[in-house]
Amino acid sequence: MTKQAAGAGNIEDKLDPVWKALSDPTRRAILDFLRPRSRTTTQIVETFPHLSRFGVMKHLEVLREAGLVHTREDGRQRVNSLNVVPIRQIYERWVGPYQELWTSELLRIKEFAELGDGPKEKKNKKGKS
Amino acid sequence: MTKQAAGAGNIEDKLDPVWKALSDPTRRAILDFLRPRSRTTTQIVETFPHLSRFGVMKHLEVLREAGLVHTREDGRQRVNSLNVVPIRQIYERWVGPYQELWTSELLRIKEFAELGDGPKEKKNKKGKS
DNA sequence: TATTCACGTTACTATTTACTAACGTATTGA
DNA sequence: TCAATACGTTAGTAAATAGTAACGTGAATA
Repeated sequence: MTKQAAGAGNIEDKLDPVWKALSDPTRRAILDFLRPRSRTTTQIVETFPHLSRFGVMKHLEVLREAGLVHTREDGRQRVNSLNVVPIRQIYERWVGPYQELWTSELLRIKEFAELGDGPKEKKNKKGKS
Repeated sequence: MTKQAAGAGNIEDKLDPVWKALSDPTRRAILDFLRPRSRTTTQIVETFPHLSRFGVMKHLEVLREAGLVHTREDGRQRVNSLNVVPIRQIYERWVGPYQELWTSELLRIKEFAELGDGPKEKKNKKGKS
């Protein structure tokens, strides 16, 4: 797994915490909550009654390690704000390259309906000689 | 938790398996492997030697439930192909709305440096007297 | 028909993750 | 100083997840 880090693995490695952070619906809800404006930790706790304060802080820690949330100290309050840079990186590294497939989606559907792999003559080109 | 599904919860609910599927680096590598062309299950197994066949199938199942991979039967072979529609949905529901923040990022940085929340709150000094 | 091969499943284990509860720390303001 | 508040941590537990190992199923081919 670390062997294939020579190509785009490095980027993958850096974006992995971001993917992990975004995989949880509660964390995505917190991000949505932080989108209009920054919020203190207590404000977040009050907004999600089904979570304990510790649950919120744990999620915030994950989001912070992913770089999706910045926290600023203000007296005894912590102001959490959204950082969209990792989301943009995900877009650039993942959505962008796949976006070209959206345009050629019909070709793929056609390929899928016919053979799914390619012309039959090069069927066992890989695997064994 | 299901109570707040009235707003954007429905879309979140549908996209949740997609996020979960994308949160694993191995599954993202499989998607990258399927991007140029469709592959049989055995081809995927041979491409990822650090995984057992069952591990690959487990990941494929997650990807299939997320709608990211389609599988077509061809005799005793299963041809797995990439489906980019869920990725596009994630882009539309998440990257798009946040994209407007990228343009106003400087404003947010400025806000963060000054107050972090808004001008209406009083700014207390941090030093201990 | 019998063997090989591609695919899939059942059973089990180790690890990670999410969560609640209770306790501790530091700042604010009377 | 003393109490209230906002934040954070330690401890412990339940659940989800990833993984290996061994076994079963069905199609292609000699």
